[in-house]
Amino acid sequence: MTAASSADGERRPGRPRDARADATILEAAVDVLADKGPGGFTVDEVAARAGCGKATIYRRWRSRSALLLATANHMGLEAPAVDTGNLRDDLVEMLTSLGAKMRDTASGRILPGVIAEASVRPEMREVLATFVSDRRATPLAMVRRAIGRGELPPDTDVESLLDVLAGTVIYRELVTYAPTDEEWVAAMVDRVLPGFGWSGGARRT
Amino acid sequence: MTAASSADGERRPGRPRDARADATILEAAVDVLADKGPGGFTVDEVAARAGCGKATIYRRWRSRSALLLATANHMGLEAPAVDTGNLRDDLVEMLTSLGAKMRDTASGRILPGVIAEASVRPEMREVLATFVSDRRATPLAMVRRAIGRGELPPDTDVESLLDVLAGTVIYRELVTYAPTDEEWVAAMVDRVLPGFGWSGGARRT
Amino acid sequence: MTAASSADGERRPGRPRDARADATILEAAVDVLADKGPGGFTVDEVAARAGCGKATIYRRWRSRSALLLATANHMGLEAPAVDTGNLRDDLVEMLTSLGAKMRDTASGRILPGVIAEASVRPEMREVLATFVSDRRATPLAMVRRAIGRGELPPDTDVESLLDVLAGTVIYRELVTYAPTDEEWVAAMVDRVLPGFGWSGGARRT
Amino acid sequence: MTAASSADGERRPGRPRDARADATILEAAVDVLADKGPGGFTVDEVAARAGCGKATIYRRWRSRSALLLATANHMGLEAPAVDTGNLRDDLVEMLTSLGAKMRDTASGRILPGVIAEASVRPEMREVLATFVSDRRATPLAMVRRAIGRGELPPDTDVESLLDVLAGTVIYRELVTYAPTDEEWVAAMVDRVLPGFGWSGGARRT
DNA sequence: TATTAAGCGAGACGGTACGTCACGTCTTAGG
DNA sequence: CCTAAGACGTGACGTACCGTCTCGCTTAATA
Repeated sequence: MTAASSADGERRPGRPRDARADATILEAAVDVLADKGPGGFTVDEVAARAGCGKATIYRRWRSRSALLLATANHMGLEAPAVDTGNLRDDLVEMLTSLGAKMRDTASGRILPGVIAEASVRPEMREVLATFVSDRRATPLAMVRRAIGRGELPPDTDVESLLDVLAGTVIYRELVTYAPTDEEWVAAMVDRVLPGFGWSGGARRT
Repeated sequence: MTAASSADGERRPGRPRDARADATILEAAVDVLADKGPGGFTVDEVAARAGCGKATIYRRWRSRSALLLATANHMGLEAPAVDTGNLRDDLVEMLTSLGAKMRDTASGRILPGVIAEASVRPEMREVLATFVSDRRATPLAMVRRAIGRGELPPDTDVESLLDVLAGTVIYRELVTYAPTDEEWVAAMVDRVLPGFGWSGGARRT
Repeated sequence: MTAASSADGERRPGRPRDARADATILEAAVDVLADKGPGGFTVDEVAARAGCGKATIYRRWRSRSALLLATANHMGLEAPAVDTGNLRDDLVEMLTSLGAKMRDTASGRILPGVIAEASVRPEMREVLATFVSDRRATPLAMVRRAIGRGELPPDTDVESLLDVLAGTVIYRELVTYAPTDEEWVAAMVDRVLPGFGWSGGARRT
Repeated sequence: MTAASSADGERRPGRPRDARADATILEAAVDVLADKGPGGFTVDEVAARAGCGKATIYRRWRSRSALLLATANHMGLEAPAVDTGNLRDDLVEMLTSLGAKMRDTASGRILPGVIAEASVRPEMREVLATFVSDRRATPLAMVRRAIGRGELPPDTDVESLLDVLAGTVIYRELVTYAPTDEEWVAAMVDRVLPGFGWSGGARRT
């Protein structure tokens, strides 16, 4: 997650990086982000709040944006572990919550900036990928459970299914600013799921 | 298109705006954008290349980002007027082309930056909306033609349909960097269309 | 005096430099220098105290050091207009005062730093020359009066005489930190003057 | 020479200082100074070139400036052991050489920086004093020989004499950038010596 | 021989200032 | 009132050094 984290046990010479600094900095960064928003997220401010020098930050992350993304990762925007026993209802709840989080949480509000950075700095894409795949772990499990229950065919293209559902919600949040309330989400899910071979149980709504 | 263009014919006193300046500036802006990318898109640089003062720019657009978006508009990212006579094929072609444009054209590469701006500056959303609705005009007509042909029910939620299709493609381009080639697009369209009540003609693929 | 002052009356296009800013900045710089000494003389601090941006300073002076020297010039370290009617006594008083000023005034304490800068940046030498020649105007007049009174031959090498006297005092202040009190100065002057053909009046001491 | 060298034979426990490091560091320092000039003389750079850690340097010298001065000392700027048998000629040669060295040798070019440091850091004055008194040893002997030969009175204030002569030359080199060629030096010496009671032999020029 | 205290290269640490850059506004003279 | 030019205040950027601290290791003299 941290840009410079080295997995190999080989000790380099010299004083090792202070492991606590990573955490301290990220926590300070989270604070700043929550307080000031992405626009007010400055390296100077983070350094001041973390009580460390700027060099200590730049030694770990190449740029303001890299730190910003790491911060987003650290904040977590985990999808809640919804499990109603029915895929359609799981998805409606999860996607409604996703839309709300993008609007209301600091972590969600970062995303546009991070996407913009990634589009310009290729080295950020990998980190963005990590961020996204972390967030997709829960939904992925959700869909796999449904496959296990026989709601979806075993050979379902899970990635594409999630792309369609999440992509649509995110598109509305980022681009059209159209609502993603439960009613709309439910209608959308009901349109999309059958195409993927869904043979669901009783609908709640 | 121009943020401050006044539609009313009322002549105000004083020297009128130089109408050619609008075009000169936008062309310079396109140049800058193509040369330097969104990151190097500075108002100073545009002014220098247009041979005009910065004030002349700020009189027409409220901010760097507004100019950036106007530039994108000016570059054109129009969906091609595809008309194969079959909605499914129209959509596949249009969406494949959309993905390619987002990657390969300067205009497409702006979008992330503009989205980020809009997320921070509410006044940009309106302009982003114009941009998007311009781009959606062609696909909208495409879908309406299909309704006319009876491929889709008359009460189809056209907006949601386009959100799902375009949103998914854009999500993959902006966030996951997964491919949006014709094969994948076709599969996706084939999953989604039936949910919207599509009863299309013979499939090409 | 100001690095960028243009003597020619030709108006360049664009907004002209704010003439008051020059003065405001220099006065702020003098303040900072007096308060913090040469070591604490930072551009940031000067900008803050002048209520202007750093760019406004860097537009006028190439570097911290250039501003430092301009500040020294602006502070003035004028030799007092001593005139006892007797060269030897004039010189003793002037040189004693010079030594004291180098130790006790902010302007005097700058000199070492400025000399060091000039030794490294040739473009600073010219400015240092101006500074020095300003300071030498009064002593020069003093010696010329003595020539007029016949205390020194008309063809006296005035520059060398001042170099010997001032140089010696400054050397002791900067390098050896030996005293330059009136007693020592008087003895030194009495040694040096005769070599320059001085036939002075009655000695005071 | 080394600031922290302990003259007492008492051995402290632990690993003793590596004596070779002193030399290695100083030689690296001389290199850096010659290459980059006083402005580019950084402790990091010296450490890198000496292949040692910074702590090893700071263990021997208190600060960058102390090392700088030690480096100057190590480079040598010794007055040549001139002995023409005549004080006046000795001095002219010695002072001319002094001027040339201040301009042309790396060691000479350091002096301004060191003087500036000493003016700000009192602890550096002592080191500067050592530097200077080392350089004055040869001239001092020169003058003492002249006293022995009867060219100067036995009670000559030797220090002041050297202050006047060296101070004047150094002043011209550091401040006015006026020439200190042999002709000017000779004239100056001829003005100054008589005041100190010199009754010299035949003049060479 | 084992212990111990200090030295060693390497480089991370908290600070602080640097000089640059872009933003969006303001001030000139002139059209 | 517009124009081109460019200075203005603001504020963040990323870099460079300072002098200190912390690693694991090495080197002697002491116990």
